[in-house]
Amino acid sequence: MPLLLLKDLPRYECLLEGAKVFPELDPSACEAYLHLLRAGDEVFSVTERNLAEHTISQGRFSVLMLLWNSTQRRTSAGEAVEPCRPAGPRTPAELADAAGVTRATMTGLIDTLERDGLVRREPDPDDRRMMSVRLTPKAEDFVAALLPAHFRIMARLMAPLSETERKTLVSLLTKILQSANELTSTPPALSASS
Amino acid sequence: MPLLLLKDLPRYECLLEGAKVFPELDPSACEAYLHLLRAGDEVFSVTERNLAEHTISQGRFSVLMLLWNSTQRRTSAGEAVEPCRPAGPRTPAELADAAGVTRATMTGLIDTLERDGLVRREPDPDDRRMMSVRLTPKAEDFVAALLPAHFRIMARLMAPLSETERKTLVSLLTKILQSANELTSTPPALSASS
DNA sequence: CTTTTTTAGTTAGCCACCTAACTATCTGCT
DNA sequence: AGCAGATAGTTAGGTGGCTAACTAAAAAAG
Repeated sequence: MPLLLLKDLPRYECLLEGAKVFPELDPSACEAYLHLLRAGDEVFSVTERNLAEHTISQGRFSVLMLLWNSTQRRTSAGEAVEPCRPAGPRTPAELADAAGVTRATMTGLIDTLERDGLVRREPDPDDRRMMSVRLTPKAEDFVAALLPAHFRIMARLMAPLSETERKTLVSLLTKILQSANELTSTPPALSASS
Repeated sequence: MPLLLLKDLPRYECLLEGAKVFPELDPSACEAYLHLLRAGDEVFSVTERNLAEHTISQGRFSVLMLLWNSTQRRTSAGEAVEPCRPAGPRTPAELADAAGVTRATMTGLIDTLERDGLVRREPDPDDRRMMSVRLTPKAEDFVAALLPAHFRIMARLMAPLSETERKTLVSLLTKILQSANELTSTPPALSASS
């Protein structure tokens, strides 16, 4: 449960009320914003609860998935196929980058994964600064056993939406993601108006 | 940044590929799921960054908003109006409930808010187990100064969507929220299929 | 009127996120 | 060759989430 947001979303009339006090308040934008965070949080915590039953956190699971993705690529790379991702992350720095966390955070995650016997750190023979992180066989079994339930949860979450609605949702979310990225890459003009 | 999720979303072909290995993988559901978490995370972190410029976290901000909502209600309650919320939370337990965190977490948040001079704890005269949490004048100014920028961010995030699209988004998210709540309230049937 | 149970809040300890500072190594410039 | 700067990873310390165990007070049971 990452967010900490209002559990009960405000009613639309309240937003209209608020817009009288704050002219900056765009009611429909605010409503969409709150619903997005609320739904994201709830969906997140549903999958998190499932993962927790297998005594693993979202963060550690993401690391396992990234590494597992890499091994899948290697093992099935007899032919020149699988162009899904360029290489597959191996070092802590690559993993941190792929997962969108800092290297310090990744150090901590790998620490606990290694303590639990799911990954191993191996020094890079060429560059002694670097480490290579590898899944243990135990982790591969673990992930393979975990994924079916994980995918079932996703399917159930999205069950009420038709294929068309899913596509619509994805395209709307993509637009929002783009505008968020623009806001991110444009640090100025924050408290000042446009 | 709560999530720790893949920064680059997998391409749809990869999901189709994965569905061959895992029959439980519903590609369009998975795509919608990943986009939802990704967009939610990004939007969250955009607003978080804005709040951080005012040296406050999302969690503390939520607490301030809940309390501020209450005070607004009281001060303008000369007439019998504002039915937006029944009462407005005042005690740590009510705040925790409204914010969707545990009481222990709320204790920590109030601790830091009190340390920063934004709230005060006052003992309840009737029930000596209870505390009443109040905003300081400093906090009221702080929130009032913060909100315009906060609302502007929301408006910019949602700028690419038309009013119709926003309504569509809200209705799709509401459906997902409902199915998430059903999954939450139905603890069994997790790893087992339906 | 005691005793038990429930409730409000806190404390303690874990995890995962962050930033900043540090060590070790490699790279590049002169 | 030798040193400055870049890079990989870790460490240290802070925050905000959690659960579980605790204290104090109120409510319920006898």
